Amino acid sequence: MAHSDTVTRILDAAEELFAEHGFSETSLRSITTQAGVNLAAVNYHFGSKKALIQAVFSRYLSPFYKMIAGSLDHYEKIKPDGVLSIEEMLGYFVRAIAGVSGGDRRRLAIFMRLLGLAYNQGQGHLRKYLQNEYKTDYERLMVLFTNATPDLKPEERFWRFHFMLGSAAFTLSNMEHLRAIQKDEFNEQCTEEDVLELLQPFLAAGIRAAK
Amino acid sequence: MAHSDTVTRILDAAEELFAEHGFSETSLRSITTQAGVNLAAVNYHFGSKKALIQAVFSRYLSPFYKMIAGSLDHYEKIKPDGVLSIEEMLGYFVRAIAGVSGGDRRRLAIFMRLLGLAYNQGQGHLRKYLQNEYKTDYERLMVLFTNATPDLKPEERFWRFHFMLGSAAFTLSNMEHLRAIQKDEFNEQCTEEDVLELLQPFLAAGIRAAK
DNA sequence: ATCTGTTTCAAACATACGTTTAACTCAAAT
DNA sequence: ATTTGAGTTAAACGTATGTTTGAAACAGAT
Repeated sequence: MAHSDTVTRILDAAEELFAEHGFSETSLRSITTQAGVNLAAVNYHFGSKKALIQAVFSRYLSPFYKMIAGSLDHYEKIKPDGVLSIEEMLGYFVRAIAGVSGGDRRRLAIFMRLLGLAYNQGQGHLRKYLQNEYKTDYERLMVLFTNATPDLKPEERFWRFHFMLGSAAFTLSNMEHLRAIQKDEFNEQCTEEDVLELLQPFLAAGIRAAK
Repeated sequence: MAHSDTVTRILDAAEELFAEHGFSETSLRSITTQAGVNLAAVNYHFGSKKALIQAVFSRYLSPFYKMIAGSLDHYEKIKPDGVLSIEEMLGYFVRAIAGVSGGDRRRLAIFMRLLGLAYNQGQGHLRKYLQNEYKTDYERLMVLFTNATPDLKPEERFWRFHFMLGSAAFTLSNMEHLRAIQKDEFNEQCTEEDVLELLQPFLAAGIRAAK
C-alpha cells in the first residue's frame, strides 16, 4: 500500500536523522530526501514536524511498553507478590529493550539518543506528550521499581531511577563511539553484550547503595 | 572598557539562553537582544556562532580544569602516594564543580550538555576542539581515577568511568527539568545540593560493585 | 468508462536565520 | 586639530527552513 509505505519510510529516515543530528538540526528536506518521498508528504501525513517527532517516539515506545506489559503479566502469575529483585528487574529491561525491533541495536542506540534529547530539547512539549500518552504504563513500571527497592524513600528512589536512566541512556546511545574510544586507548574492544553485562552490576550496586 | 564589556555580556546571555533552549534553538538575535548589544557584535568579536559556542565552553572549562589541577597539586603534597578513595575523588569533583563560577549551577548544566554533545556527534567540531585543548588535563584525571580503583581491570575501569560520566552528565544537564518533574510527582523538591549528595553514593557504589 | 476520494508532486510562499557591509562614533595617538 | 583604528550600528544579503497550494496521478467503487 502506498500510504503506509510512505509513512514508514518517513519514520525510518526521521528516526535515523534525528538521532544523528538532533531535532532542530534535521530538516524536513533531508528527511524526505533520504526517505525518497516528496517534501510535502510529511505535512500531509503527519501535519507538522512536531507531530512527526511525536510519531517517531510512539512507534518505538508503543511496542516497548507492550512487551514490558506482557512480561509483567506473565511475571505476576509466577510471583504473585510482585516483588522482583533489582537484578531481575534490570534483566527484564535489558531483554525487553533487546527484544524490541528484533534486537536491532542500532535502533536501540537511536532511541536512547532520542530519549536523552527529549529530556533537554523541545521545551518540554515532547516530554509532556509522552507522559500523557504512556502514563499508565510508566506508572506500572514505577510500581515494579518501587517493589524492588522497598528500603528507599520516595525521593531517593526517584533520583536513583534517573541516575540509572542517565547512565544507561548515555552508554547505549554512545555505544559505538565509546567502543571506538576503547579500541583507540586499549587496542581491545568489548562486544555490546559485554557492555550490557558490565552495566547491570554497576546499576544494581548504585541502586542498592547505602546512604 | 567597552570591548570586554560587550564580549562578556554576549557570553553571559549566550550561556543562559543555550542552557535554556539548546544551541540550534537559540538565535544570535535573541542572544544580542538579551545582551543589549548589536546583532553584528557576535560575528565581529567571535567570528561565528560556532566560535561563540566554543568560547562559552572554554570560559567554563578552563577555570574548572585549573581548579582541579590546583586541587591535585595540593593533594599530592599531602598524600604523596597519590591514592584517593573513590569517595574522596567524587568529593573533589563535586567541590570543583560547585566552586567554579561561584557555584552558579546554570553554567554547570551548560557544561554537562556540551559534554554530552561532544560525545554524541562523532564528527562534531566540539569534540575535536576539546580533545586537543584539554588532552593533558583529561589524562591526569584518568591517572587519579586509576589509583582510586586498583582492583578493576582496565576495560572495567574504562566502562565504569563512562557509566559514571553518563549518569552525572544526564543528571546535571537535566537538573532543572528533573527537579520540576519531582515537584510535579511528589509535591516536594530537593535542592541541587541534595541531588549531588544523593548522586555521590550511587556512583561510588557502582564503581565499587562486585563483578 | 466514469466518478470519487486519496496520495503524490513541483513549485511557490513567508519567515527566520547567520553573515556581511558600509557608514558612523569616539577615544587615544600624532 | 587631525588622524587612526577599534567598536558599534542599522540595513541589507543570501540562504535554509516549515508550510501551503493547486494540479496531476492513482486506485477502487459505481
